[in-house]
Amino acid sequence: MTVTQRRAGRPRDESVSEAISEAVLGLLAEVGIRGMSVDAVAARAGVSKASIYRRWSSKEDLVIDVIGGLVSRVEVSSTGEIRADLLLVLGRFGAFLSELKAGLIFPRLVGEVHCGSDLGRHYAESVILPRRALLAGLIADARERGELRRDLDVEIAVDMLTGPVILRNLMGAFRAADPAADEKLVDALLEGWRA
Amino acid sequence: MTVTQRRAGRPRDESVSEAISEAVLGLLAEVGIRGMSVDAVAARAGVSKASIYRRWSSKEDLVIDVIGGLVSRVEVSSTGEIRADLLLVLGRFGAFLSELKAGLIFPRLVGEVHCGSDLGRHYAESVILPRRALLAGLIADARERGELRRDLDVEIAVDMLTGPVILRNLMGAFRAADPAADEKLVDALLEGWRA
Amino acid sequence: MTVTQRRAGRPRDESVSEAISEAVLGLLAEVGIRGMSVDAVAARAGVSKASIYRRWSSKEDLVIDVIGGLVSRVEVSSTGEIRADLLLVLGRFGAFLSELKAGLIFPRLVGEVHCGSDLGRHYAESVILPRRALLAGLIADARERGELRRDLDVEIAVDMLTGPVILRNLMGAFRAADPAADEKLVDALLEGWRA
Amino acid sequence: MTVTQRRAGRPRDESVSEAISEAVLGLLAEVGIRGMSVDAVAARAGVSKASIYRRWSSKEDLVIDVIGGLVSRVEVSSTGEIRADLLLVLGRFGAFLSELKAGLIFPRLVGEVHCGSDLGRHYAESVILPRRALLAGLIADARERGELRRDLDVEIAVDMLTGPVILRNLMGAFRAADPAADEKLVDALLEGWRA
DNA sequence: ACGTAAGCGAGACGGTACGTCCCGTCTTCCA
DNA sequence: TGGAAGACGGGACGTACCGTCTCGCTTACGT
Repeated sequence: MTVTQRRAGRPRDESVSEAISEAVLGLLAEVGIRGMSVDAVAARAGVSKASIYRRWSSKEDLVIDVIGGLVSRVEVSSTGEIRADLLLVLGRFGAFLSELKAGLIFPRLVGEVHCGSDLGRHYAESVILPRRALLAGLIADARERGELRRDLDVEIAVDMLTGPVILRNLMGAFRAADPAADEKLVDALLEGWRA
Repeated sequence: MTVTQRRAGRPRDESVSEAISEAVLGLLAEVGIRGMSVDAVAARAGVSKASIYRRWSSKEDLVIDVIGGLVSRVEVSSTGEIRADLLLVLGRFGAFLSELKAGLIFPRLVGEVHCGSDLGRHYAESVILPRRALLAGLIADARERGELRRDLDVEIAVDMLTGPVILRNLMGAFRAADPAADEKLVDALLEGWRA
Repeated sequence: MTVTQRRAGRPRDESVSEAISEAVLGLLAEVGIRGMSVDAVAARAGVSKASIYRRWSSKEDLVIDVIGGLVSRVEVSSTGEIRADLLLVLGRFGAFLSELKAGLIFPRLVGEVHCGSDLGRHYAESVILPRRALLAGLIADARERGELRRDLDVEIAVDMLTGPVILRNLMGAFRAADPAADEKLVDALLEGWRA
Repeated sequence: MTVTQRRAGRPRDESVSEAISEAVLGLLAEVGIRGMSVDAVAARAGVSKASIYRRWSSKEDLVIDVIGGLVSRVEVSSTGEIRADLLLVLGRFGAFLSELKAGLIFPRLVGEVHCGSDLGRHYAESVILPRRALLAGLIADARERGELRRDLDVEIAVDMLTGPVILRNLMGAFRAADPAADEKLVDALLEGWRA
């Protein structure tokens, strides 16, 4: 029973937050992250800089949060057949990475995740690990059902599934797109994973 | 007969160039591209800013060039047996990523590669793609020899090999290390790739 | 029979006004007018900014009013002998300047007085001039009584008395204290003022 | 033999310093110290803010220094007659205080002098004390010559001369000017000081 | 041998953005 | 209605960085 703890004082004006997000997205599209100044955001949003810095501690923080703010919930209902499950998950994951928002934020955060900064840790724990756990659950279930080999290392299996997808996404600018890539990947993997 | 067109005046001091490169690499690893200022590079190298801008036209240019110089030659002599070849390459790749310099710099550059900036493009083309090509060659050769299935998609196979390794490296701070990971990976993959 | 027109609603909390005044005096002495922010006053008084601005229209107004309230009533009963009168007044004046509050605030206000800002004008009129008038009265009376020369310029005489005392106070940090200074001053002056 | 020690690097552009001073004086006259922003100074001087802050650590510092930068040298040649000497010195001192520059800076620094801050100490030592010493010399000489009483306390005598003048200057906005004030003061004082 | 063209360290310069602080007002809830 | 808390727009402050420039000095080369 969580009563929304009302903070004292005048509450944040939600329309201000929205105007800021809107302005950030607009400027990001028009002039890019380098060309976007906080003053410009404030001006475009019709808002004071103080109101921006009251909500985000830095421009970096602002951009990351605004872009990543719309990450869709993840859920899967297993079909009971591992191939279909994996294709569904990879499909969603690919869509997630291709989305403007998530697709832009993830690569920016890789460095943070790697070096284990607070920001990186937060992102890893709230975004990455849950998705990995979900996938791990699907694979473990299939192994339990006897669909996959007993000795399959789930953690490594998750790497084998997501690693290539992420890599393909990161290198997107330098590769020809292959619409069947997910299918090829899953099939090649299952070939080795089947019991 | 002047082969090298000698310019008038005092020649560039090579030790200055080296000090700059060294400073850039150090700072890149310590504070990342965004946190690295040209003044800091100059101070750390014991060099004047003018000497930097005499050699490179901008900070971007400087970083691109220095990173490019970092790339050690990659070569492999196939053993004729694909499993051994792959383990060797992955081992070297892992070592490369674990190396202080490259290992810290790579994650910082992921964002650049993804968004296709000049820097990212350069890094991709001079560092990443050659390594991929090498691996692709090994796999294609093995396929030619009949070790691997005729219908194996080489490009995807490279993703399947390198993606998990990179991912494991990036998530290092949040994962237990598994010394046998490479072997597990290669064996699981070959299970599905063998003819 | 309502003598004092009672306003509707909850009456002002007098303790709030006092807390504000107290906070202003403290901050004024510690950090000066420029270093004193309204937010700091509110925080120190444990009061909301709104409660401050409900009572005073601006920071300037607040300081003026609080300083004005600081002025204790000044009164002297002449002994009928000018030397004793002057020593008494100077003694009180010196004590006033040495008092923590007034002594620290006065030097901070000198600039305001000089440039004739609203604050300075108010301070001059409500604090300085009444004290001068008092002293002038004493001197004029003594002249009337025949103790002092007929042609003594009272205004200048007041300067001659208070100027050195103020100066001595201001330069306090750079001077050795002289406990007999008041006496020496008065005696030297009277030497020239006597009829 | 002081060789002007040439500092390394590009020397400060004197015209920049002058442009800044000029702009400050202009803006000070037009909009006052409160209405003068550092950005406005930079814009008016055609100079970057960095160039201002390279020279002065704050707006306060800038204003004080610019205004006080033109304090004329003090020197006196005794006439051998104390009354003439004192009138001359007081005349110059009054002119000094009435000057735009010094007249505005002194009252602003009184607070600093009083609380003994670095700035105050510096001002006291470089501006105030030398002038006091000069005056003290004149008085001591006259005492030596027998013009003034043996037992005259020089330090207090200096206070008696300068205190009233300073006070009169500070209260200028609230007083009628008296052109003969200096003469009246000196005569009244000498009445008591003469041997 | 000596002048000259260029390299060099130091650091000033204009410009632009950043993130902080303060003022005076406004908005919420509670007493 | 008063009061505490605190958000809001506006605007100044002082800092950091970039890429350019200007000093006085040093180092080679070519005549």
